[in-house]
Amino acid sequence: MRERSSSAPTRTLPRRAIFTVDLVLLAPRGKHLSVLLARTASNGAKERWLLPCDGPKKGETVEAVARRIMRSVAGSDVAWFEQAGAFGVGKRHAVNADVSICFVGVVPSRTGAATGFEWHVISDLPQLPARQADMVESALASLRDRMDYAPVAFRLLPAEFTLSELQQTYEMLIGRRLHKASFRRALQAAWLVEPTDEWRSEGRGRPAQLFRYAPRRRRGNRRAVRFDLLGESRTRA
Amino acid sequence: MRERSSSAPTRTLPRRAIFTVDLVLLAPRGKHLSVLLARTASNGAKERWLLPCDGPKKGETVEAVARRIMRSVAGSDVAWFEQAGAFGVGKRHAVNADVSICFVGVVPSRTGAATGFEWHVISDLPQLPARQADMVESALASLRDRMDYAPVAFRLLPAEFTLSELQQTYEMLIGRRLHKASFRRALQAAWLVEPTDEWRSEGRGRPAQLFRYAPRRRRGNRRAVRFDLLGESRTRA
DNA sequence: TGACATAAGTAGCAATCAGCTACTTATTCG
DNA sequence: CGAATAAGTAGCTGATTGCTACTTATGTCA
Repeated sequence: MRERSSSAPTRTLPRRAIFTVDLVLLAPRGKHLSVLLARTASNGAKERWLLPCDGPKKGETVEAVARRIMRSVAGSDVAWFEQAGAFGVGKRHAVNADVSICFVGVVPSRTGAATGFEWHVISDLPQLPARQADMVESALASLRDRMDYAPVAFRLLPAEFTLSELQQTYEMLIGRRLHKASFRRALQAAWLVEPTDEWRSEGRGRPAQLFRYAPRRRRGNRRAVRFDLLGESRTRA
Repeated sequence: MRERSSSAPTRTLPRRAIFTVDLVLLAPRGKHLSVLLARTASNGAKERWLLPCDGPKKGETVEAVARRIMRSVAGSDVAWFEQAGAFGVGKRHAVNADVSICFVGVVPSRTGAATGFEWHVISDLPQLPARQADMVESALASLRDRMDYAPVAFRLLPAEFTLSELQQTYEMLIGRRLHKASFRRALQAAWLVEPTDEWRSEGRGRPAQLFRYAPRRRRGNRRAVRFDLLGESRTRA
């Protein structure tokens, strides 16, 4: 076994290093998700894009930093956000922080972007610094991990919505197609929505009933809806 | 909507702040988990305990810091480790870092501790600084989230083990009792273990067959064992 | 007006899976 | 030998999932 006690970390003041908070802010864009990127000043040179980031003001929690960045770049309509890990040295970071703490957030599609920022569809991103590219991937994984429990989809929709709209929102967030009948059955079982008396006709086809988000306290020990287990649809185009 | 573009974070060099890496290192202790804590120099005053922590050396990734701390305090037998989030200001930290990046790790029970460090059973910890107490809780949650996918339990056991030993290990890591028949059925379905020809007699009772870890590539799209869904046992004392 | 296209919503089967009870088997102890 | 103990198994019940195929309600276009 190695020598161990000579440098027991907490006996002396530990080394310390510098970090920033980086943000992967997502929004629906048609049928896909898009990410908010910052354009760096391009003096005739090729454009470069970065994730929004900043460090804490004095006494600010990392959550507060993330929230502040989100407000400053996209207004205050954050449907959900969460920490998605810290990304260390080894891959170069945009502003040479030793470590970046990554947050994922989701905002409704109508949300605009501050000047200097633009939405990019996730399947077609410009090249990012290596560490930030990792962060985007990890942020998506975090989002999809939480879909079963966090009511993100409902906050991206108006108060009343059709089940098809809800399903499409889930499909976009999860990144997979879902099977119509199973999706509806799972929602019913979890008592997540309640029907209203209204129906909406969307052009051709049968009108859809409107629902609202109404998470009733579950009877017994009903478990969360496991959307990740719901099968893909092969019947929908 | 708020004023937004005047302080777009990435246009100027962002603020930066200081962090450390803190470690929640777990080990089996009888039927419970224990955490490794560092004793601070107590000059006659009351003893205080802290999580092991340190900052990065130049160019070191956060994972490397975590690994280095683990080696220095408990040798090199780490069964599994993973990042468990960054914890910000607002609650005081041991060494006044702005942020602590938390790692969870698990080591086998035989692992000793470096001088100045001691194992404490998780249900009976001494008081820790508020932020570190949060970290312990969060670290446990991270561990239990990953149990379905990471083969932690197998690395805490010798190469050959009985299914009862395996079940006890899972119960300790998950923090819940499991039902014997369901546990075995789930393992079989997932092809995680294979039987050997050996049996071991453990005193009274029928001898147990020995198994080894042998995760065969799954046929079709078999999903991970969802240990979190397996029921509690009421028949075992 | 009526046939067709389109989309919403439903019924229900077959397969799988979890929770549980109750068993059989193999060993030690007295 | 019988009681105690622990390993391992059988199999029922009810819930959940994946899926196909339906019914219902509307718009469109001849």
